[in-house]
Amino acid sequence: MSTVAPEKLQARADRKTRKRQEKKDQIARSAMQALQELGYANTSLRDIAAKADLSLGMLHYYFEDRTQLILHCVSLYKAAFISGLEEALSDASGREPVINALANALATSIVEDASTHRLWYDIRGQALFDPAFRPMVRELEAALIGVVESAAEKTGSARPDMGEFGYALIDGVFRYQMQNQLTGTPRDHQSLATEMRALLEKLF
Amino acid sequence: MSTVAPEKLQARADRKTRKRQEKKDQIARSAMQALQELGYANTSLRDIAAKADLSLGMLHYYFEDRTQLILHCVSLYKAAFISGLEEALSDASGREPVINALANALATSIVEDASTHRLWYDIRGQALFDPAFRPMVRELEAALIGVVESAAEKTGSARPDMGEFGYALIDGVFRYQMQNQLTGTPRDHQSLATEMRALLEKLF
DNA sequence: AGAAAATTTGGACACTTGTCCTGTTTTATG
DNA sequence: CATAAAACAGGACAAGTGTCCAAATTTTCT
Repeated sequence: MSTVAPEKLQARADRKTRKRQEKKDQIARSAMQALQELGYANTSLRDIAAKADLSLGMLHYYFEDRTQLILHCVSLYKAAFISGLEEALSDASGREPVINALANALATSIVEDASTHRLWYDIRGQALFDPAFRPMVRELEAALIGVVESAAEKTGSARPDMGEFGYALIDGVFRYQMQNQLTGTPRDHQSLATEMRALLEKLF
Repeated sequence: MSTVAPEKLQARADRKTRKRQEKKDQIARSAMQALQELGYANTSLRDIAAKADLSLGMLHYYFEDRTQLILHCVSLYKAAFISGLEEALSDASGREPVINALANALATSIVEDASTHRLWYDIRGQALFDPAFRPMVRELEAALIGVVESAAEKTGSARPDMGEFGYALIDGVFRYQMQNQLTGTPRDHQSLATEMRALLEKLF
């Protein structure tokens, strides 16, 4: 009688894989801490293992290689950033509220998560040389373009190519703000939001 | 009588240092080839030495370390890109001609030098983590902001903060075009220039 | 409790990296 | 031509890298 009902087996397998996923997420969150501080090029698996209070072998037990681990980090970053923006937009209706919501959400993210975005820009840059990162970068940018299009529709100013063009513009200002926040003169939330709003007013 | 006139000595020393500078430039140009292909993180001094048809020791004979060599590369990139833009603008006068000149110059650079700009964006990203690159990045961006301000004045639309804000916007579109050119669907000069012109018409 | 599976360890491994150093060759100079 | 300086080659070196693996430990299931 060593057999078990198939539903039980399935449930158990699911629990296992879910637990494994959560562990992977936990490792990735630790990895992001190291990557945010040191950057893609200067973060070794040993740095990550130390941050995660894990032995070196564990990283390869949960991730195929360094690239897969980092991709998992980007995946987490994407989920958090995109859902944050979508939530901010979902609460807003009408042109000015939508513009305000987006500008405020972006400014808040600059103030609170500048070094996380720094990592994103680092990896996006790596994707220009390493094709392994391109699909993930494409995914994330497609989602961001979607957010811009969604906002454009809500303000009643949806035009063809609005998504890509708008994303490029917003990203330009956002990245420059992030850079100044980290390596130049930090600004407060209001100042950042005002600048972003100036762009969005023109764009939408 | 082993003494020589001091002017002679000075002239000789100048010739030496000039020759040395030219050699450094030549090495840096070779280094840029390797860096453009492989990126900052994946280019070793051996890669550079191979591109330059030089032995490994030579690189340290001319440059203090890897960082100084790469900084010299950026310095060359800056000189070439900035002077190209300034020249394009110097020939133009009046609002539409200035906008056209800038849009065309940028589009040309995307088509011809996309992988050079890729390197620039890579190093600008590194500067977010490595302070050694920040002064050079600041220099270059200050020069680019100057170009934008100069163009704004020529179109009669100079406003405070126009330089930085305009730079961030133009850079956003320029970078996105570069990325698509290298990792997505390449576009022709006209299409790129039209898109950039659309931005400049709004900006100025 | 005992067997099986999953987890974790710690280190070995081969390889690459930047830097440095000792000669050797070439070039310029008196 | 002789001599000193500049230019160069090639390898040694220590430190760091990602990957992999055999053994030990813990957890899970019967």
